[in-house]
Parts: sequence; structure tokens; C-alpha cells
Amino acid sequence: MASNRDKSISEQINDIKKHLVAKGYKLTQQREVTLRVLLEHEKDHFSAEEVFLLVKEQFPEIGLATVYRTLELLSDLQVVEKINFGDGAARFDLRSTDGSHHHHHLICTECGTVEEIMEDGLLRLEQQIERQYGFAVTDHRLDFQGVCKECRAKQALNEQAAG
Amino acid sequence: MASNRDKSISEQINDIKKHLVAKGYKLTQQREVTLRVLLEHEKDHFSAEEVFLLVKEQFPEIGLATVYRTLELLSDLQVVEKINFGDGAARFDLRSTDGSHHHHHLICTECGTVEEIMEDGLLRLEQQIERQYGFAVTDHRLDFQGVCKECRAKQALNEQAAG
DNA sequence: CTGGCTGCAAATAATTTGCATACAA
DNA sequence: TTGTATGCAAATTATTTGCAGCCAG
Repeated sequence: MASNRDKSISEQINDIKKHLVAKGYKLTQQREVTLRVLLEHEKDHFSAEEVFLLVKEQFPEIGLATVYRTLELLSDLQVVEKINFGDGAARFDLRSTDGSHHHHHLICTECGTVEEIMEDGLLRLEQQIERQYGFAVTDHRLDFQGVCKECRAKQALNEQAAG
Repeated sequence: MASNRDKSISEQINDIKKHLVAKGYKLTQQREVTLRVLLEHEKDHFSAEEVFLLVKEQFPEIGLATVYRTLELLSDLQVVEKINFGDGAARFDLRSTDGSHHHHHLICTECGTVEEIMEDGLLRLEQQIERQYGFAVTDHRLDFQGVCKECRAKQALNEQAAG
């Protein structure tokens, strides 16, 4: 029952290294630092550029293209998920080690915050889809747009002031 | 109870024209043709480029930038939804007139087809999120990845041949 | 009329690619 | 050693923007 929450970052990097090696890839300095950055910020949804800037702090020689290539690779390996929230750039989200990775997103339309929630009430729906459409679901993505708690509080204050 | 399914395309364009005019916008030839193309292909998920090519058939003078601007405008007006499936380009999806627009997507990882399904078992979940996180849900997006019926059939055949 | 709208071309922004060199296994 | 990976710069792709003229209301 070990989830990634139970493992140190080094252990997780080691696990991922095995995946890499198994497919004939190498764990370079650049890839390791990139992984470390992702693991240290598992709740964020960084763009390639943002990852690049953070990696650069620990490894200044790295090039942006390498970060793109690494993220692409990690995406293929199912280590990260590439998501597009509609602002210009793709964002990258760590998947959980066990492959279930079912966190959903609460995207605030006021402040742009993206919060992750762990939740899974979708199994029933997936089964229904499989039955009804003959579509074999392997994965899903569920995002909610709306107004987060903080922005609602602000809105309430403003209305009070205005009213 | 009139849904957009009950209305002719001209009627729908007229409805949308009212929205436009109400906000001080004009219904130009270009916008009308673009709308017509979208309405005639309501089950597709075209990129701006694809819309452009289709509009060009009926209105050759149009420029790509105009299509982008029109789609942006229609997006603001909630007439279309701008979605990003992760291939390089944004795609545009008609919303239903009543604003509910809750269709979800079945994205086949084999052939790339995107099928729409009308379904809404998410109300309960939205309510739970509101209670649990204080997040006021206004909209959601639910996509399923997997293998569609057709590709599964093909896979089955191939396995048979191989086995 | 006239302010919004358009087409065009140039500007951005994100991402990819070619290539000579560097380095992990 | 040797093929994979990297950094850089140039190329590509999607989208946006400036601007002079155009047209719907």
C-alpha cells in the first residue's frame, strides 16, 4: 500500500530511474534535477518555463530545450501528466506512483489558482460508459471551474461595502 | 423546454445575434458564416485553422485573424467553449443554448477520435465539493481517455490473427 | 455617419529540431 | 567505447496585434 507520499524524494527518483533504464534511457544530471524540482513541488502545476527557471537555480547550464525534452519523456513514461488549462502554456502535474493519479482540479476563475483534490467517485460512471458506448476507459480528467473560498470571501466583503 | 436541437440554424444565429447586439457587437458576414459553419458541425471539435478553411469556402476573402477574433468573441459570449485536448491547437465546441452544455468527451488514444456524450451524474459531486472545499462550482470539464469501440474491435481482430 | 470590424503582414509566444559536442552506462 | 543526451540557435506552429480602410446599424 505504499503511495508516493510515503517515499523520500531520493527513493522516488530511484524508482523512476528504473523506469528510464528499463526503456534504455539514462538518468542524467539534468533529468535528475528536473525530477527533483517536480517532486519538491508536487502540488504545483508548472509550465515548462517555470520548471526551467527552478532547475536553472540548481543547474545553471541547462537549456530550455532539455527541460522540454525531459518533460516530454516523463510524460511518455507516465511520470507526469501534461495538462492544458487554457492559458497559453502546457502544465505538468506529477502522477501518483501507483498510476491511479486521480486528482481533479478546482480552477478559480477569479484568481486563477488551481487546487488539487483527491477524489474518485467516477468509477461507476466509467463502468456505465464502458457498457453504454463500448469505450474502454483508461484514464480521465475532471476539472471544475468556479470561485474559490478566498475569492468568495472577498466578493462577499465587496458586496457588503457596496450594499 | 426548447433546446438548440429544436431550432433551425437560422433561428440559432438570430438568437446569437441578439447576444451580440446586446453587448454592442455587430453581426458581420464573417461572423455569420463562421457561426453557420460551427452550427452545421456541432458534433465536431474544430481548431481555428479548420474553421478558417471551412469558412473560406463560403467566404474566401476572410482572414485567419478574423476567425481567431470571432472564436474568441464567441467564447466570451459563452456560445462556444474553447478546449485544449493537448494536441497543439485549441479546439472549439458549441455550447448548448440553455447554458448547461454538459457534454463530456471520450477521447480515443488509438485513433484520436473525440466523441461527445451527454451525461450528467456530477451534480452530487459538485455539491460535495462546494461543501467540502468552499469552492463554488460554475462549470466543469470531464474527459475520458481510452479505446473506442471501433479500435477495440480492430485490436481484437489483430490479436486473433497473431494468436 | 462612425465606431466597431476586417484583412494583411508583422510580432509574439510556446514548442520543436538540427547539429556538433559531451557524458552515462 | 558508444549511443544517448545536451546546449545552442534556428525553425516551426499557434495565436495576437497594429493599422489603414471597410461596413453594419
